[in-house]
Parts: sequence; structure tokens; C-alpha cells
Amino acid sequence: MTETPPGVDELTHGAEDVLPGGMLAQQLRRDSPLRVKLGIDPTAPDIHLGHVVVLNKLAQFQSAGHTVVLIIGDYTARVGDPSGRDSRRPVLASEQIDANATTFQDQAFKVLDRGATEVRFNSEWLDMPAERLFELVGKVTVARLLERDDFSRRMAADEPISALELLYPIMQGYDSVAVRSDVELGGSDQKFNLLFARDVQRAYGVPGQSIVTMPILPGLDGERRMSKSLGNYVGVTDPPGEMFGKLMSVPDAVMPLYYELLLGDEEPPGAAPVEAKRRLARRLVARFHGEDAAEDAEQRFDRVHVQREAPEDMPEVRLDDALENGGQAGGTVHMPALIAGAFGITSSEGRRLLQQGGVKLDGESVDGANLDMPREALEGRVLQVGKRRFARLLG
RNA sequence: GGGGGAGUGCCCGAGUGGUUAAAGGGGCCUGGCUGUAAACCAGGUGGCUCUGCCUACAGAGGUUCGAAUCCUCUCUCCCCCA
Repeated sequence: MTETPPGVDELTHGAEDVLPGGMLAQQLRRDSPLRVKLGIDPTAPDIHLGHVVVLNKLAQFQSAGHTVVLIIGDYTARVGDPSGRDSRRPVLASEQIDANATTFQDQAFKVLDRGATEVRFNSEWLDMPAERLFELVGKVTVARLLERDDFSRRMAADEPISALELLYPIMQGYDSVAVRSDVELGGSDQKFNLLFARDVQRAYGVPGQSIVTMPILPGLDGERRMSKSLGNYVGVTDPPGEMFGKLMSVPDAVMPLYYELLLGDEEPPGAAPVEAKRRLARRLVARFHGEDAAEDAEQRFDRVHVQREAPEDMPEVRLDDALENGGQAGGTVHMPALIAGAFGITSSEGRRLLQQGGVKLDGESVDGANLDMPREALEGRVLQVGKRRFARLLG
């Protein structure tokens, strides 16, 4: 019985799957650092906490001395991966993809060590002549591709599968060939793709990688996976206050997962749920914005939500700017238009909020019948919509 | 190549000539309760200079006093057969 090499337990801690069994441990016994791959398609411009789960794990490998290879899927983003989705993903415009690729890197390096990371764009090798593409595609069978869960399910349900989608796992697999990856990380929804890459690697006569998948982080709704398009995400570049607030709205039920996957820690035992959540929010904000910002964010939160006061800092809105057509003659301000201008909503929406009693001035509800108010009654006061939107009105 | 089916508001999904800005559900928003949790209750959810006006049921035409609903063409998607 060989000793388990140091590191393997930690490196697989929290993982959902580590396959094939025992392989990673074996790889770790080698003297040379492993090449650990992560592919990200820049389909949305922000990295959120869901990505962080995997990035954390990657950072762990990195600090253990392994080489992280971050692949920006600028080419595959044009293909569209349907994993975990019911419908096909729209193909993005290239300019959009390129722009996303840039912000993606910056954000990924909030978790990873930039100096120790090899960044590659997969257009580098995937943008190949048709002849070579045929060679690649010729190495795999449709049957093998159709083993994937959602493909077979969609086949069975008579739902469409575009040929392009079939290409996706093949290309992702070729990434592994191109960068000679020893290990690939990903979310558990990527399991098939990561395993499939092994086939592609072997078809090219190189050793197959081992794979480590991480559990999927639920979003702020506590139900569905965290994703930008579902709007249930916390971006790593969200401002401290927003990040704190969003985290405080996480359902209790998924809090243990947040602790586990994002902090690699247990929820503090015996703490009241609010307290536990507060610490979670505090720690995560500190991680991305620093300790000071986290403290400010918490104080601001208390002020607004515990003491129910207006925050100290809030956007300032000039009455004239908010009212494109200016106030009415006679110094009256049309409230729906003001609300719309101040908070970037439509005036119809502003009107509804007003009529439903959701609008306050200096903390006092505005009578919904007051569609027009004298300008003097507004200048210098704090306009509030709902619980958390504030603006200071300036003449 | 042939045949069949479908395109409705953020999403799903009713509606098949007249109180239809369009049932119902989901989501979301506001209010209540509260811990910006869950659950629950109430209201809202196209736009606007709002007791009214404008724009909307894939797109363009047409029939009609009147169309999301009927007709024509176009576009898109799905299925089956080959």
C-alpha cells in the first residue's frame, strides 16, 4: 500500500467527482507539476460566485505548485454549449466575445495568481482548416456523443439538437490535446465534456487527463444554478454594498453550500442564521474588495435595513437632469417622470410605485395622489423607492 | 423532395371576428409580516404629458363597421416520410 501523496485529499476536498478513480493520486506522485486546465467561454461579461467555486479549486492547485492553464473559449463561445440548458445558446457577435474575454481575465485574476497562470485562447488552435477539422471530427462517433445525458434526453423527447452542439464537446476535448492537460476542472455539469476530452486525447495519442468536477452553486433564488442570464448571481465586481446585500438575501437553506463551496468552511455552529449569513457576506466582500470595504458595506447595511435610515452615500440627482423636458411651468414637478429619471425605470412604472405607496421622501410615504409636487418640496430631500433605492434630489 | 404542425406580453400558456392591453401560472416589483431567509397575505406587472391617448398577439398586405382571431404572401422553427 503506497502512502497517499500529500495534497490529494485537500485537492479533492469538496469535489463532486474525481475521475478516473485513483488517477489523480497517481499523477500527483510524479515530480513534475501538473498542467491543470480550466476552460471558460466568455459568453457573458462577468464572472460570478458560481465560477469562483471552480476558480478556488484551481487556485488551490496553483498554490500547490501546479501549472494552471486558463483557456478563454473565444472560439467555442461561437459554437454554444447546451450543457444544463434546455435550449440552444445564441451565438454571440465576435466583438462581444472579445470584449468579454478581456474582462473575464481581469476578473479571474481576482482569484488566480496572474503570474503563475498560462492563459490561452482556443481560437489559437481551433481556427483550423476544414481539412484538419474533418480529421478531428473523424475521430469520434455520434453514438459516443449521444451518450451525453441531455443529448439522449432531447433525442428521446424529439427536441432539436443542432449539429453545432455536437461539435462542442469535440472542440473542448481538442483544447485538452492542444494544451497537453493532465487534469481538467469544471462544474459538475461539465462532467461529460471533461470525460469526453479523454477520448479525444487518446485519439491523438496523448495520455488522457483526469477530471475534477465541483458542485454547482445555487443562485440567489436558492433554486437554480447561479447564472448571469437567470439574474440570480453575485458578480465578483459587484460593488461592496451590493454584494453584501445580495448575499444577505440568500435563502437559509443554501447557506451551508455557500460556506462550503466559496469559503471551504463550515457554517459557524450555533450561530443564528442571520448572524451566519452576515459573516458569510462579510468574508466574501472582504475577499473581493478588502476588509475596509466589507466593514463599510456592513455598516451601510445596518443603517438602511436595521435602523431603517437612509444611507450616507447615495446617488445625487439634479431635478433638471431627471426631468428631460424640465419641470412643469410654475415650479411643479411631475413625480412619475422624476422617479423614472432618478432610477432608470419607465414613468409608468414610477407612477405605479407611487400609487402603491412605494415612494418616500425623507422617509415619509408620499401620497399616491400627488402626481405633481412643488419643486421646493423636493429640493435637497431624499427620494426613496422601495426598500433599497435612494437618491438625493438637488436643485 | 413530399406531408404535417407551430409562431401570443419577461417565460410558459389560454384565447379562434366585438367590454381583449389580451384568462391562468411562473418570474419580477410594491405593500404587510420578517432576519433584504423561508412560508404566507394584498396589490401591481406595454408605453405616455393618464378619468384619456398610443403601440401590441412573427412580418407585410387584404376582407370587415370591427381581427390576435378570416384570406394572401413572406420569414422562422419543429416533426414525420424520402
